[in-house]
Amino acid sequence: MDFNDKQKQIIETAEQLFADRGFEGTSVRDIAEEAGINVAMISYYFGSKEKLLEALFSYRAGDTVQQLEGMIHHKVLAPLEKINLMIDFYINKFQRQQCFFKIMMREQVASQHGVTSGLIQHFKKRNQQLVKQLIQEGQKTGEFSKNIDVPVLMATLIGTTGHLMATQHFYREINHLQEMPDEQFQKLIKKKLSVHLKFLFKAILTHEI
Amino acid sequence: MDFNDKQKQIIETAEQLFADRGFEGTSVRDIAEEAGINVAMISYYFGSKEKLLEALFSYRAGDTVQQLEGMIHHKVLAPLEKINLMIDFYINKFQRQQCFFKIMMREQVASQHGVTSGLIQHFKKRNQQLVKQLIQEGQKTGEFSKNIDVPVLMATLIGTTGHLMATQHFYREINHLQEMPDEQFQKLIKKKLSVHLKFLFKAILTHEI
DNA sequence: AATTTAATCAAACAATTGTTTAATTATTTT
DNA sequence: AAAATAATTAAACAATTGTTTGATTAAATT
Repeated sequence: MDFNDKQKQIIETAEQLFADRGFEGTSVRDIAEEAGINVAMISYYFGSKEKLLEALFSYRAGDTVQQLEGMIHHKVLAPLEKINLMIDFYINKFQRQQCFFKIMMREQVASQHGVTSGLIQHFKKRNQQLVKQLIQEGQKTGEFSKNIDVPVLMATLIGTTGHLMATQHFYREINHLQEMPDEQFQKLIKKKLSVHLKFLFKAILTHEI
Repeated sequence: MDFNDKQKQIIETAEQLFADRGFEGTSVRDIAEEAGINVAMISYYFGSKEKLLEALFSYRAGDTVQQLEGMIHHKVLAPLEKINLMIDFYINKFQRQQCFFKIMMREQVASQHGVTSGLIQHFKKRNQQLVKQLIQEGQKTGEFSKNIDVPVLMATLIGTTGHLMATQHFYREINHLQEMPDEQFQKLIKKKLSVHLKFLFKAILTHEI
């Protein structure tokens, strides 16, 4: 999907508010006011509030899997190095699109009747298949252990990253980092997560440390 | 807080609906209808919808930390065994109170202005202090490594558990377990998480496998 | 048995919700 | 320059929101 500037402006405003207050907690008038446009423009451009959420998803979730595929397949690396690449890719994606992932987290918690659950399901499936392939590569060469539960492993990657990102205010407070500029703090948390998750994945995948 | 039977009935109905549709996505009339009571009873007993959410939190979050403290301090165990106890305690708690934890997950994602964020913050702080103590015990005896980042470690426990629980329908589908009775499936997922997380914690804490 | 307190209810309340309308202004195309 | 399309607007729409009211019934207390 391609959106014009005004549409992007609405989508991005909605994204921020949805992340902060939830989909149901945000009114179309909130969005319109924050974006500096008339309420009717939302229906005019997207049809409805629900379809605006769908538009947001196709705007963001777009070709994430393809990016990941491209990045990994076009490099000649050891299986574990590819896994590490994937870990950093995920952390970066999460960090650059924090608002969107907050919305995704919420939608995943909800019952599976919403307009987004199908999109998320599809996205997750393709992604897990890719990771499964990566792991099978490593198992063929004998570098990786057998009996790896991919969904559980991915739950660790996504769950840990998502939780720490969502509760970063708490992480700041407990470590007395309230005064640190956000840019610096994001770098810190990214590095922390990267080292931590790579360590965990190596332990699980190779049974070595 | 102690609630009478009718109050509990309302709280537990609200809990299910909040978990499924979110706080904003659930109307007081939904709750009243589902609980088989009059709408006015909610204001009558709790004052407001927001205060009903607060009541739910004090109803559930109650003495979780004390339970955990009691369970751990009153046993003579090696540090790692205490950690394992804590892991299983968390998984069990999460599994027995899935609706409540879904609500907590959502509330944590939201901006920090809600009525619950203070309660969650306080609960998390006390809990992390307890875990910190546990880890320091192990560090004194030399069983645990130095430089353990407790919040990151707890993000792995809570994040992984929460994510897998929230997306269990997906886990069922990808493993072709749609037909498995829920009781059996819950046991399976509990065991999976328990083994997985204990392995990860041991790797991080002892640098051994 | 009389009185007080608690519980329950349908109805009304004002505010807010997402969406549509019909008119007006900008922009593009002919 | 005229015509046609797109963008924008304030106002209205009906539906739903959380909450309150005032009356009625049930339970507890005296």
